[in-house]
Amino acid sequence: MKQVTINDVAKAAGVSRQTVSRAMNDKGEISEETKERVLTAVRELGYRPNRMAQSMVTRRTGTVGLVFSDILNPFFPEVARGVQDVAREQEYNVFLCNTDDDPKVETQILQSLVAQGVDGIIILGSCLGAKALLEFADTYHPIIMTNRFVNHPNINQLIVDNIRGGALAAEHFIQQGHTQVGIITNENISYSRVRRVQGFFNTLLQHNLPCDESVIATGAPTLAGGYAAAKHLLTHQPQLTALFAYNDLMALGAMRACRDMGLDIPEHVSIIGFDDIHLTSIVSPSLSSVRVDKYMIGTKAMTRLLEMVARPDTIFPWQEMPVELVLRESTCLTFS
Amino acid sequence: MKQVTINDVAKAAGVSRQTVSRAMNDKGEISEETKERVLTAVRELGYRPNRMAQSMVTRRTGTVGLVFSDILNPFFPEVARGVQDVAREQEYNVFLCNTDDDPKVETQILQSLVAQGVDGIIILGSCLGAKALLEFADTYHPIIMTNRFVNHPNINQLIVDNIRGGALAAEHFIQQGHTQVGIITNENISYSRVRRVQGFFNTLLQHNLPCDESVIATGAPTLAGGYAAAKHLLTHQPQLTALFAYNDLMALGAMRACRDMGLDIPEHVSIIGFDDIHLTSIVSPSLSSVRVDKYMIGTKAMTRLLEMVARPDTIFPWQEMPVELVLRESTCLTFS
DNA sequence: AAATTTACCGTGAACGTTCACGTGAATAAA
DNA sequence: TTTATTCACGTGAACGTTCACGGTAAATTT
Repeated sequence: MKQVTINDVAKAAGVSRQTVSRAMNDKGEISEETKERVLTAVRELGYRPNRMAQSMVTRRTGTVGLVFSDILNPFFPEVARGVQDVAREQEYNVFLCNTDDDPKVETQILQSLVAQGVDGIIILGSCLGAKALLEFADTYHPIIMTNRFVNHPNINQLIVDNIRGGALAAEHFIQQGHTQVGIITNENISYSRVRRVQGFFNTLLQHNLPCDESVIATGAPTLAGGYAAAKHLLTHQPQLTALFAYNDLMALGAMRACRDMGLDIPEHVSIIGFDDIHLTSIVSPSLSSVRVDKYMIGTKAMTRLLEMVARPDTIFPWQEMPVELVLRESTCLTFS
Repeated sequence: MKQVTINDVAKAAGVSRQTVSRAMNDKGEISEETKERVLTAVRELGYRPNRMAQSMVTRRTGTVGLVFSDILNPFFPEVARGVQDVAREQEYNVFLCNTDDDPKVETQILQSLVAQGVDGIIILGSCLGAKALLEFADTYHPIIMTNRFVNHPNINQLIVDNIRGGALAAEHFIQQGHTQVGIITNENISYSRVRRVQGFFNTLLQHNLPCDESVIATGAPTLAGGYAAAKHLLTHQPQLTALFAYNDLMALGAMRACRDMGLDIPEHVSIIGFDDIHLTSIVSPSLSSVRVDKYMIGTKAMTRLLEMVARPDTIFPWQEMPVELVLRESTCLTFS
């Protein structure tokens, strides 16, 4: 049960601590012969360097924090998987933390991660204000943020092309002949919410279609939120024949609402979601959605974060994630 | 950017390191007056104790590892959420790790977590052999394992009542008049797989219903695996009118297979899954499933783990998680 | 008044590693 | 031969905490 330390190995191999350290991290300045001797001693004793002790002096812990609203939203596990896979390759470990979209919780979590000594933090869609984020960035480096544009040298952004996503949805509705379209969206006025609605509305305007606040309904970005918002919207605006949802969960909630209201999909109402989580192709009717490569968000974020750790003084450009519209049964009668 | 250390606080408050430490961890031996003085200094300087340094001497990192096959299986996020919520309450942080059911990966991950210095490890359904697990437990403490019975003082078990789960499914099929029932299950012969099948078969036998290897089809515990297994099974055993699946993902895959084969659910084939993930009530037809409280698995596991951390020499009894059958459209015509 | 206790607070050591040096021997250059 | 240079390795310090002591003054007891 007693830990094997570097001194035990040194004694066993008949060398000094430093030589053992050299053998392990092969930084040179050591002969092949003694290196072999040390490494066999390492193997025999089952020595593994103590990370806390290493961290103490190197100021690196080999850990990062991944912060998001709720792991139960299938969007996040997909991103997390990307982060984790890159992390494991580089012998990094990652803390996952839920904020429940509560600013108080998020700040507490960030503090906790900093105290923990993580080498960097990835925040997927922060719910903090710009001021709080800038303040935090002043004291901590490096940070990756998605769907949030906070201009600070310690923060690197990964932005989904939300505007184009909204535009793609609108274009498809228009092309299908819809003229009365509505939006179901997050009540939190986030960066991505604004852009998605903006892209959608702009495209409608370009085609001289009516759109104003009255066709927007809001709710929590969840199944229940989407259900309630859709029910409310379709009750008060029964002329609508197409809905664009902030994310897939809300879209699925909307689908359920339609079913409960006796509205067929897509015969009476067409629906397009956002994110294209795995669920979209499982439900029936399957859900059209604006796809974004979630796994790649994860890998890109983590890769970039590690670059920032390795080169602390470099300022990296922000990156954009493309989107694409995936059509399924919820928008198209002739779809299999 | 420079870290505020305990010495800075000590200097600012005009006391020694130790007194600052006493003020923070209020262990007594300090007057209210100086405590106040120290704490205001702490606040003014924004001091937060460095966890690595603390860990160095206390041998506690305030971190635990949560290991499972794949975060993309919705079962695990639900459990993880329970673990994380308890963790946050106790100011713990948790590493999430995917093994992809690969023993090599799992051992590597466990090693990495130990080196990281986690205070404990929760393994949800290990894919390692008993020998490897015992060996690992010999060198590490404490460990929580679900659905795996490895008898070792360092390991505490949390076991789902798999046998009863299988029995409940069988009972319901029998009650509905089915006489030709099949099983779709994991190809890995895990603890839970054996028990679920066992509970199911035993109940069939008690009612003198036919059951043998020929009505078992295996595949990966995923959508695709369930799809393939169901297609194979229903092709070769077309008399089957009911399927019991190892987990919900396989069940959903089976539903899709039925649809592709022109079989209606539940008119031609009834299906029961396992786990009762959130998805079951979203799909259409909704899926009957053996429910287990996943969130509670997480909270129980983490709570127990912390108990083990606090009282290293105590041996705790294993715990059982009850199951219940939730009926939905996939097994019942008259269900709304 | 002397002795003992109590309440606070400070000091050196330790945790296990790496970094910046220092050292001595062998080799190469003068 | 003498002086540099290189190579291989060792030594003290440092990272920021907490632990086990030790010490001093005031309060209490004898």
